[in-house]
Amino acid sequence: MTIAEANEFRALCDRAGIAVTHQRQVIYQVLSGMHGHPSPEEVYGRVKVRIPAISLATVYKNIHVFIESGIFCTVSLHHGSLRVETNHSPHHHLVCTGCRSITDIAAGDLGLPVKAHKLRGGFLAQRYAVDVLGLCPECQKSVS
Amino acid sequence: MTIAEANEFRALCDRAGIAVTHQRQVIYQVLSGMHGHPSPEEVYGRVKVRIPAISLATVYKNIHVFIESGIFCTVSLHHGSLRVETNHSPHHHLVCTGCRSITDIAAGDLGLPVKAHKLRGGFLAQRYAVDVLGLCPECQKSVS
DNA sequence: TTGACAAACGATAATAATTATCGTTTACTA
DNA sequence: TAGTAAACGATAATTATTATCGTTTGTCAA
Repeated sequence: MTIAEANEFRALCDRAGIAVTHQRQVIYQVLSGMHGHPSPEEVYGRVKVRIPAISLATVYKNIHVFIESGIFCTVSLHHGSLRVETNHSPHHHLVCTGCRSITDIAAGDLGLPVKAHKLRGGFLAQRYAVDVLGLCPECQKSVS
Repeated sequence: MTIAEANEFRALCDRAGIAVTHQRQVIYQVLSGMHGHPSPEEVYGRVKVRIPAISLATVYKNIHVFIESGIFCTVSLHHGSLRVETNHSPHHHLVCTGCRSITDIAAGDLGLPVKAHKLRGGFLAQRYAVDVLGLCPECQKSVS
């Protein structure tokens, strides 16, 4: 890593109010160099090459730190466990990033296609699922 | 349950090619009577009132059977484990219901709001995450 | 610099969610 | 109504994640 990169990471940590550690920096660099949607286990595998003694728990902890600091996002903010959709009418979800609650909203006014159709690239789109991420009224109170 | 309801469920199972069992019917009825996004554990709790001897595994198995048959959906079709978003540019996801792969698409042409704003109901919308559910080119081959 | 203190680390136990196994029971078809 | 595959219940196993705890390491003020 260059001096510039190191300084950039230091500034990032300052802003987030977290300490600059070797492990944290390597996890950050590995994440930045990956594309797609890696799992903690995959990140661990790559970090281990550079820091063989690192613990999986450290990788998990730092990924969460990065997410809380807004440095990275998660792909899905839904509940971690299986949930069944009991609302059969077309609708989307308000997902609260504070309390992780999920509320339904009618699909009607979003104007997305309802029929299956092919996208450029050959993907057959069957259904659009929109998550509106934000804060529910309750969580807005606790933030302010 | 009424005779009509029983017949309706029987027809449903016929179409799905699955056997009609007492447990399956009660799980179906309980699911149909719940709103929101219940977890298997919650479904189990309610089913147990009517069939005290039922096993949690049976609830899991039947929820999966219902999902595979298209009788119910899952709230999220993403990987069950934590995934980190490494693509920092605004984009959405093509989620394949066959192989569960997630591919990025640029957000540009979806025309959804980018700025945070309040929705009726008081929810503060900060970001839209759109999943386009469907089949990737590979999985379209295996289906046909 | 250095010394105190909080933050972070590594190892690993614990927990939660889910799936697999397997012997028994039950529904479906001939 | 008998044979067979599917479904069931009990429970072990697995996977993903989090908590605990003793040790080490940054950070910040003196």
